[in-house]
Amino acid sequence: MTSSTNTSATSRKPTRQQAAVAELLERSDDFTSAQTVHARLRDAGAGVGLATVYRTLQSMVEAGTVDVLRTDDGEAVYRACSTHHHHHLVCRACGRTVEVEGPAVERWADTVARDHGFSGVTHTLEIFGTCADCTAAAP
Amino acid sequence: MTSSTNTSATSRKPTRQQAAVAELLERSDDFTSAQTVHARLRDAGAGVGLATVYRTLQSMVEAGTVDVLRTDDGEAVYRACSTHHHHHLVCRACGRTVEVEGPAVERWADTVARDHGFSGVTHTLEIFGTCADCTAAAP
DNA sequence: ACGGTTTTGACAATCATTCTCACCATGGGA
DNA sequence: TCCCATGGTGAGAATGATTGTCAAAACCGT
Ligand SMILES: [Zn+2]
Ligand SMILES: [Zn+2]
Ligand SMILES: [Zn+2]
Ligand SMILES: [Zn+2]
Repeated sequence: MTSSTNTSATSRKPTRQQAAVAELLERSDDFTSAQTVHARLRDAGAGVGLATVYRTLQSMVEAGTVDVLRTDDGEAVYRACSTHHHHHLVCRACGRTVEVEGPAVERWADTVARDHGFSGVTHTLEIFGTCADCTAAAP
Repeated sequence: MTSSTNTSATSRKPTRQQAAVAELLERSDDFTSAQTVHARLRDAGAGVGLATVYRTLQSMVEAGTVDVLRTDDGEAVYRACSTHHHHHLVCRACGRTVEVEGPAVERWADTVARDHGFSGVTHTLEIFGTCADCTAAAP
């Protein structure tokens, strides 16, 4: 039904290429685009088809094992994250990312939505700025 | 540097096409994509070049007279909004949009970023759900 | 090894957004 | 008013990410 590849529900053993994508994301600390993942894997020898990279990334997002967000110009970028609900504080300059959580914000979003009669509520929240290191580097 | 067309700074008289885009946005209640704006203007007789629609929308965003956000599939959508800082509660089904504000959230975002040594902080926050009308329409 | 199922990947097709660049409108100065 | 400089327009080409295609390859239980 939900088509897509395995991962999670029917959970088979991840294929070599799925493992490669997953491991690459584990290793990298900040958000990475599908194109970049593809390029990095190619350069690292173990090449993985571009379509496969996209497919794998998509199912990982659905499975909740990676977070996705959109850059300013609309490109999707992915990152291996802890599984519980949280948000990100991202450095505009170097991409350094910090996971943050705010229970109060969660409650607020839910409440304001309910108050307006909305149901099935979700939200997106990202914070951007320049980290201390980058601020120091660029006067 | 910030290139772009007039609007605001050098504020000349808006051209016919800039006015057309602005008025269309004023009239529509929910977020609209550049492509849709272009199509609607064409159908309405007063056609405006696609490139111009994009250019105008961009400068309006920079001028702060419209808000922009990305749909799930990365398409940019625009909406004429009140000028003060706020966020949106959007119906996933019909697109109905409510402007919401949460001073506490603003403070929280600022604080958490500062605590991590970040400066020049900004944030994005959108809430999605299904509005009462749409919930009623689809059992 | 065999037949059925799933995944892969090279390549084509989409599609939003940006770029090009010749052409048009405006406005101030001569 | 006439002329040119500046800036806006727009048709179409170019770009670039994402998705679709579909035959070949990898898996799997028998
Ligand atoms: Zn940084
Ligand atoms: Zn949250
Ligand atoms: Zn609705
Ligand atoms: Zn805010």
